[in-house]
Amino acid sequence: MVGQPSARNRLLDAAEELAFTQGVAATPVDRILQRANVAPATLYAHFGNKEGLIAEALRRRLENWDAAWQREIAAAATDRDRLLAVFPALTSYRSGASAARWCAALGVAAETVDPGQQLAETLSQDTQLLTDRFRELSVPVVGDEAEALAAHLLLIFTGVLGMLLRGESPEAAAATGRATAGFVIDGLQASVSGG
Amino acid sequence: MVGQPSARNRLLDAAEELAFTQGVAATPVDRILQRANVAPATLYAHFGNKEGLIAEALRRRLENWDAAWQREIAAAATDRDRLLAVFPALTSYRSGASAARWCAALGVAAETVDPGQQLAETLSQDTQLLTDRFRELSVPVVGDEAEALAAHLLLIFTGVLGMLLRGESPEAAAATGRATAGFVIDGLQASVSGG
DNA sequence: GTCTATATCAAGATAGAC
DNA sequence: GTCTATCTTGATATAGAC
Repeated sequence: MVGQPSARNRLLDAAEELAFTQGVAATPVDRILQRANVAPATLYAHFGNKEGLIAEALRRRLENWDAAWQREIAAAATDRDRLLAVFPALTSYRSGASAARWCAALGVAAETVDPGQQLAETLSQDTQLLTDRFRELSVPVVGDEAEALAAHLLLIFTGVLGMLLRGESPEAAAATGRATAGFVIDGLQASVSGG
Repeated sequence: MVGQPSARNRLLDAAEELAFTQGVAATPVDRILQRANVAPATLYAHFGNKEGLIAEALRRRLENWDAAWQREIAAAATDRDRLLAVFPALTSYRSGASAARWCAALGVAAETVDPGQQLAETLSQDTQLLTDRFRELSVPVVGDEAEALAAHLLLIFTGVLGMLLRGESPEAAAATGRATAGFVIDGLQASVSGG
C-alpha cells in the first residue's frame, strides 16, 4: 500500500505549490502548514525557519527542471535541436505537476532583497546551470562564438520567463523565444563561416 | 528660493526609491514615512492606502520611462536606430535619479498575486506601450513582419530586464539585447526581401 | 493637510506535553 | 517527530487634536 508522504515532503510540496504561485512573502507559513496538514513545530524542526523551507523547495525544483531539460536534450536529434531543446523543455516541465507563476528562482530573486546564504547559492546555481549548458551545447553549432551564443540564449530564455509575468502563455512565449534563438544562431553561423 | 517638495511628492519619491529597490512587500510603510519625513495620516489622506501610493509611484515612473525612451528615439538617425533606441534608453534612464533593482512594473507584477484595479491597469499599460511602439517603429524596417518583430523585441527587452535580476549590469544586458535584436532584424529583413 | 498616539491584526517562531 | 497553545513582534491603518 502507498503510505502518506512524510511531513517533510508534504511541507515541500505545499511550499512549492503556494509560495511559487502566490509569492513567498504573500504566502504565510500558516497556509503552508494548513495545506500540508502539519504542525508549526514540525516545520521549524525540519527546516529551521521559513527561508530554510523555501530554499529547500527551490533546490528540489531546480533539480526537477534540470532533469526535464536533460530528457529533452537527449530526445533531440541534431546539435541545433539540442541547443533549442530548452524551449520545449520549458513547456513540458510547466505542464507537469506543479506550475509556478513564472520562474521560481527569478521570483524568489525578485522579492528577496538580501537572500540568506542557502538561498543566494541556489539562485546563482540556476544562472550558472543555464550558462554552462548553453555554452557546452553551442560549441558544435557555432564553434568560437559559443560564449556569445550562450549569452544570447540566456537572455532569450530569461525573456521567455519574463513574458509569463506579462500574461503570455508558456506555449506562445516559448515559441517566440525559439524563433528568436533561431535568428541568432543563423546570424552567428553566418559570421563564423564568413569570417 | 527653492521650497521643499510637498508631502505628496516626498512620499512618491520615497516609495519609488525604497519599494522599487527593496521590494514592495519588504518595504514597510513606516520606512517610507520616515524617509519622506511625513506622518502616517498624511499618506492615507493622499493615497488611501499603501497600494494606492505604490500604484501612483509606478504610474509616475512609467511616464518618466516613456519620456526617456521618446527622447532617445528622437535622437536616433535611422529607422533601425529608432527601433533599437530602447536599449540606450534603458541604460540612460537607469543611470538617472532613481534606480530600481530591475523593472519596477515587472517587480510589482512578480510579487503581487492579485493586483488591485489601479495596479493591474498600470501594469498592463507597460506591456501595451512597449508592444504598440515596437510595432509602430518596426513597420519602416520590416514591413509586414512588424507584428512579429514587435513580439521578438518585447521578449528581448523583457530578457534584458530579467538579466538584471541575475546580477548582470544594465550596460552589459542592454548591449547583449541590442545585438540579439540586430540578429532578429537582419533575419526578418532577409525573409521579407527574399519572400 | 498635517501631526501624535494608538488600535487592530496577522505574521513568524517557540514552549512544553506526548 | 509531532502535536496544542501561545509568545512576541512588526505591520497597516485610524482616532482625534491642531
